[in-house]
Formats: sequence, C-alpha cells, structure tokens
Amino acid sequence: VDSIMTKSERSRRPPPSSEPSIHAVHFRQQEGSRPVQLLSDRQRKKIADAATRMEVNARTILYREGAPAASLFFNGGGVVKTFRELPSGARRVQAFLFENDVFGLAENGRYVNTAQAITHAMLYKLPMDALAEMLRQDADLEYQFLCKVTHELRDAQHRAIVLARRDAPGRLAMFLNMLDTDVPRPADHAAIPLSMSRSDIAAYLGLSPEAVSRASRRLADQGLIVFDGRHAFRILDRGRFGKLVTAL
Amino acid sequence: VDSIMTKSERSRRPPPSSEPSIHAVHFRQQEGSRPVQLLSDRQRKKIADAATRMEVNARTILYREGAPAASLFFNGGGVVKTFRELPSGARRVQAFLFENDVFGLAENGRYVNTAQAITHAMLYKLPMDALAEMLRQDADLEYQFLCKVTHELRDAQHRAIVLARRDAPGRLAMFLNMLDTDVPRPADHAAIPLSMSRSDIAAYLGLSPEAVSRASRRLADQGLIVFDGRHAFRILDRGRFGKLVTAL
DNA sequence: CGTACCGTTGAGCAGGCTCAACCGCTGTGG
DNA sequence: CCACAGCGGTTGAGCCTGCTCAACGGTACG
Repeated sequence: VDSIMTKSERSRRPPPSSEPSIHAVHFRQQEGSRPVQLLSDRQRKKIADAATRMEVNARTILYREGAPAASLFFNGGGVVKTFRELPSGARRVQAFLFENDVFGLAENGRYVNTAQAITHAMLYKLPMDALAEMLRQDADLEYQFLCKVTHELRDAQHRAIVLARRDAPGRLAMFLNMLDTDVPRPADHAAIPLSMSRSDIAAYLGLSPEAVSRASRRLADQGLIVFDGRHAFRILDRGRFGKLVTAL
Repeated sequence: VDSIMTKSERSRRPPPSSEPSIHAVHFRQQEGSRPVQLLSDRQRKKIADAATRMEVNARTILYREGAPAASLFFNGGGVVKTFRELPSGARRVQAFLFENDVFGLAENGRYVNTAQAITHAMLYKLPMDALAEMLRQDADLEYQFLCKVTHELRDAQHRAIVLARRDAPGRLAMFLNMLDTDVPRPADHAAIPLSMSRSDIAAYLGLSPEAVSRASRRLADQGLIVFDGRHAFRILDRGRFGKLVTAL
C-alpha cells in the first residue's frame, strides 16, 4: 500500500557485510561520540551461526503487531520500517532501521509493532531462545545489547523533540539531518539516499503527506537542499540548514 | 523557577520502601502484562549496600545536562523530571519519573539531560563504577536492566504517538491516562495525584501552558474528569474518557 | 503500453500559538 | 498580623500554519 521502490533500486545495494553487527554509542566515556561497532568478531560469528540469513524484497512483512515474538532481527543491509496501526486505520511509523540496526524487541512475548522492508534487504533472524541462551552465557554480549537499546532510547527521545516542533520545514530538516548523520552510506558522496516514500516520512513526522511535500519544496526553494530525483537529496547550504535544524 | 509545591505537600509522601527496586514489563511471555518487580531481594540488598540513600527537597537539581555521568539513580518515592534546555531557552520535559523508575543513563559518559526533583523525593544514588561491576558479576541483574531500558524505550515510543496527535484535549487525556495506569499510588483511591505543574505538563506534551489550561477546562466541562484542586484529579466517565484516549 | 497510486498543488477551515491582561495563591517583610 | 510582591494559572483576541478535500500530473509496475 505504500513504498515506491523501483525494480532498479531493488536490485542494487548488495549485502555489504557477511556477518551481523550492531552499532551504537557507548555509555561510558570513549574517544569520539560516534556510534561504533559493538560486537567482537567472535560474537558476530556466534550470532551468524545461530541466525538464519535471509534476503527479502521490498514490502515484505517481517512480523505483525501482536504476533508472538519468535525472533530478533539484525539488519545487514537495506531499509526496514516499523509501524503501528491506529484504531482509525492511520499508520504511525515508529522507526526506520538501517544497516547495523536491531529490531523485533518484544513486550510480554509479543511484537509491539509491524515490521516491513522498504527496500530489498539482507537480514539475520535470530530465534529468541537462542538469543536468551547467548545472553546468559556471554555477559559482555548482554552489555552490548544494553548499549544498543539505550541508544535506541535516545533516538526515540530525539524523535519526541522533533515531533514537539510545530513547523513542518523544521521537522523535515531534522529528519533529513538525521539521515545525513545516522544512516550508513557507501562513500562520502554528497547525495543522501531517501529510501522511504513521502507518506512514510509523513507518518514518521506526524504530518500529512501534503505538508511534507510543501516543506520539501520550501527547503529546496530556499536553496538549503536539492533533490536528485525523489529518492535522494543533497545539502547545499550546510550553514543555514544546520541553523534550521537547531532553531528551536 | 517552576514547581509550586506547598510546604504541606513537601512534608507528606514518606519514603515507602526501604530498598531500591525497579518495575517493568518482561520481554518474554508472562502471566499478565502489568509491570512487575524485576529485582530479587538479594539484588535489591546488594544495590542498597552499594548505593547512597538520599532525600531531596522539591526543586533540587540532581545532575545537569552535559555533566560527567557519575551515578545512576533509583527513585524510591516522589516525583522527578528530566528535561533538556533548547537553544532558544525553552525547555522540553523528557520524562516524569516515579517510584521504581531508574534515571541517569549516560551517553558517552555524560548525562544527556537535566534531572530535577518535583516533589520531596527519596533516591538511591549508585556510582557508575559500582553498577558496571555489579553488571559484570550478575548476568541476571544485567538482564533486568535490559528489560527496564526496553520498557523505557516503549514509553518514549508511546510518547511519540501522543505528540503526533494534533488536538490538545486528546494529548492531555493520553497524559492523564498514563498517570492513571502507570503511576504507583497508595490505594485504589479515585483521586490521582498530579504532582507536576501545568507548565511541566505543557513542556512534556509539546503544548503551550495556555493550551493545557484550556484543554483541562474542556475535559472538565464535558464531565470526563474533575480536578480536586490543581494537583489531583479523578476520572468521572471512564467510558468516554477512554474513547478520547484511543480516538486517533 | 495502460493503469493505479504516489506526489504535488490549490482553496478553505480549524485549532494552537502569541500577546496581553487578570486572578489566586505563596511566601516574605514590614 | 497584615500588606505586598511575585509567579503560576486562567481567560480573551487575533494571527499563523497545518489539515481537509479535491483535482491534476507523473512515475512505477504489470
């Protein structure tokens, strides 16, 4: 019903890494404040052994809200979204998940939202039982998970700040800035991929699709950004762009 | 600068439990879906031994955003808020923390927001080093922390849904409903305490204080709730109230 | 090549924000 | 003990901006 990936987009993005990994910022003091790889090679290998590697096409539903939470997923490449269905039938996107992200955490043994692939994606599916067993054995691994979940907590809180903003261009700018800084991408290309549809962005930012469209046009008209087609953009004026992002 | 606790309010609410505890919903399947005590008596004792027990008055700042994160806090009674200062000088309340909540998680060794007591509160202050050591030794304890952080992640995501709503009465109703269900209170009294100021509520819901005031009046006028003074309320018509809460 | 559906654009409306004044409570100092 | 000053909370008026409804154009996919 949404997502507008083309055939060509589905076929590029080859699986970039051959073992699952997760990235996050540590609790404790580190050199930089950038997210780092949390797992050791040994841990990655162990997870890879216990997990099923799978490739899915765009729009594949990975699990549904309310279903028994059988597995945890590691994103090994591609983009996935999680969303909740509201009573009215509207959808609210909870998060976009990129390479090195983890998703499928349960509450009381059930998934709290639905996960769907936006692009072709490579995933590692780890049964909950296996995970529990590994966490019991490997306290260090458990610590890394604690880091990762805390990192996601920060993300959710950051999003709350975004949603508290009133102006659509400001919200959109914060979203695009998030993509710029948080999303892993091949090289230092200026072009930042925008894999998700405008409706998905709207559902994530709590705006109507029209508002997203108008805000995009406004940012482009002001010369802050340009769109390379509908699924990529570049930041032209980082000075003014950053000003808008932090202008609360 | 905010909080309007009276002397009498400050002196009631005696510390209800003598050892730190944390409540959350488990990952795995359990009987109910209500939050439960996560720590064993042994773990609570151990934390109590390593932690400093402290009582603070309303308005006490516990730590500031950006300061080195020296300790983790357990709320043993009372209400605490965490907030962030925005460039413009505005404040956004991140969370209200009640009994059995944990706060003070760091990012890269520093606190990401400021914590301030709203009421008189009893707290356990656990040095990060001691925590790290305990987590290393006790894998089960670490698992409980993972549960708790995941629970907070859910809270943050729930709040994102609240913020995505447009109408002020709806946001306020969701907030009051959250207090009704999540906040521990003495007995099955119909009166639910509203410890925080209206400005705090506004800063939490991303509304102006005026909007909160008008929304309160509206809910009261419609007979959904009544205020017992400014710092407590009761839900009169749970049917229609619940309808508003889930009316998205 | 055709057919949906996404995305864009426009017009009108509703609801929250801003600015400003007023009220009530607290805590203070004379 | 009382009066005053300060602040949080409420109420009102006008503006601004995003939502709704509707129509159109382009792109993706069969």
